[in-house]
Amino acid sequence: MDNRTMARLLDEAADLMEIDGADSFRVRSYRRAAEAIAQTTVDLCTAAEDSVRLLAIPGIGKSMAANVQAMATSGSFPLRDDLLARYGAGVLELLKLPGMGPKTVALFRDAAQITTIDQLAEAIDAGRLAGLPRMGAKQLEKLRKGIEDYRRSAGRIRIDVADDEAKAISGYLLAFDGIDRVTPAGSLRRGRDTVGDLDLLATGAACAPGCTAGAVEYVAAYPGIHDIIAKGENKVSFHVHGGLQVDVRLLPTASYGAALQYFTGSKAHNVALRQRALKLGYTLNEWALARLDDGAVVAAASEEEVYAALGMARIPPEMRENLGEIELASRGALPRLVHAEDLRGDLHMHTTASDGRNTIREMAQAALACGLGYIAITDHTKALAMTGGLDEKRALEHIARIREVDSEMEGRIRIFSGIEVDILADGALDLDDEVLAQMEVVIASVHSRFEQPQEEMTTRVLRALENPYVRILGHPTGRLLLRREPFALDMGAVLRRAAELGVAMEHNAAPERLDLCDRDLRMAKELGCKVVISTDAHKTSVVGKMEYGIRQLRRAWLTPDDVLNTRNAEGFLAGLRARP
DNA sequence: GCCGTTTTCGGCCCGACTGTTTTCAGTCG
Repeated sequence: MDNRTMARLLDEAADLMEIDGADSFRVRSYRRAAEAIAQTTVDLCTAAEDSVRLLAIPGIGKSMAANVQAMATSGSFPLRDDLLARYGAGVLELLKLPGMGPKTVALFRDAAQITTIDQLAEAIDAGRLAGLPRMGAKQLEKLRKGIEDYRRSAGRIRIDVADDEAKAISGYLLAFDGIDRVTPAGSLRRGRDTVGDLDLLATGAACAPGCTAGAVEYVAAYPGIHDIIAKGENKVSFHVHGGLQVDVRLLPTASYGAALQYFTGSKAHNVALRQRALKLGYTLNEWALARLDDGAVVAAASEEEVYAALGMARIPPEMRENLGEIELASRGALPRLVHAEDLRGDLHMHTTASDGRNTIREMAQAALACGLGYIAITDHTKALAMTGGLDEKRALEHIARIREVDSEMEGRIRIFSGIEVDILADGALDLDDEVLAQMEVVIASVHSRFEQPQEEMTTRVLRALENPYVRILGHPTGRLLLRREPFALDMGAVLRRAAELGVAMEHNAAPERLDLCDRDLRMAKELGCKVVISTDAHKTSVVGKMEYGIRQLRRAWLTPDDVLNTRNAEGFLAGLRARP
């Protein structure tokens, strides 16, 4: 059992304890332990016998060490088993619905014997919940919609999770003598923010036609397999334990390019490409691009060859959605898309002053280590009390510290003083303008994520944009991938006004957010709204890690010119809204 | 349940917001 799984089990236990009405501090200690276990570099499964090493981890005491040992040997621990037996696994899923917390789960269970999402949906439709305390029409409608959204996202997983899974399986496959290349295709390769299933292409001598038997058996023996869906000569399909479907395809090296092109898609892009092939007298399939008349192969080994034979440059996978990219490519007019190496600054990060784990200096050094030229320290403000958000006085003291560290860095990296100020329900900011005036980078973000009619939410954000000190709108849609639909926000209106005022739009690159979808970003580009990308780093290990977020920018055809933090420090500041 | 001591029990993240409340419970970040 790996650390991530252990952390998940502890977190589940914490959820169940809350439903059970356990002491909140005891619950928190389980959450802290889960976090510590997820973060530590010690492999706890192998270290489980060594109590000294376990107890050395902050947040792990005697009881938690016993839980870890139980998990390492039996896959669970008594407290979790007991609670799970009492409440059922369905309640953990119920908690994922927006507006559902432990108290409501307990209420539904006790008053209406509801322990699964299906039962809840049925009870709402049957009107069985009306009359329960705090369950008015609005609340029930919110839950009904929450179930709808949840069901829509079920079966998809985040790109970073898919990527980790792909890497693990690739590592396994590459260990087989005769498989020498494994490439993810499908929506993972196209950079979609979520992935429905995983397509992996493997080539090498053991994948040649007629001699795949050994490789097929090897694939089917992958230890992470939960169940095998299909096993043929060229393809093995299975579910891994997390439920994700994986298709591994074994291909002759000679067809690698054609297959990669074919399985990367998208469907619409491939249809358009095949039409074009036909016009040129070719036929295109997963094996090759071949002449219609005599079947002679024109191109197959690499994507470059295939696209070149069709009269165009290789189109970046992120662009392959049949939105005009084929036309551009055949005119030789493909844009030079932004990529991770273009970024020169990270401008949204937190420190120990609020809810970050590291100091200003540590964040700066981490940024320096990954080659960035500048950062902005943007801690939370007081409205986010749980983060230890800054009030006016502390914010000013914080600026002073930031300036100190900035000068200590002696120009090796610039540290801008900043703040992530909270947009309150009426659109006001929760920090005085006089303090904001001292900041180089003011990010205004909505943090209270409650259902609000689109009009009100938009008004709220638009009013915040009018504050002359606001230079960036932080994570504007506020979505958490797979957990909640984006804010009901009129993005068109917000982007238009932001463009007029010169306020930049943040694309939060944390893989659980990736909050602007490609459509939002395309609209931003069309309207001339500036875009910045940031990690929202709360610890040094994620500083500068923007590769997943970059994929959305590329999907929206953004070039380095469209993204403010591809510029150097001076250029970046100059590109932000002018200060009063 | 963990931690740190004032060594053996007390402290541990709290303010904004919503809905259904006529004074506040529950959720969220």
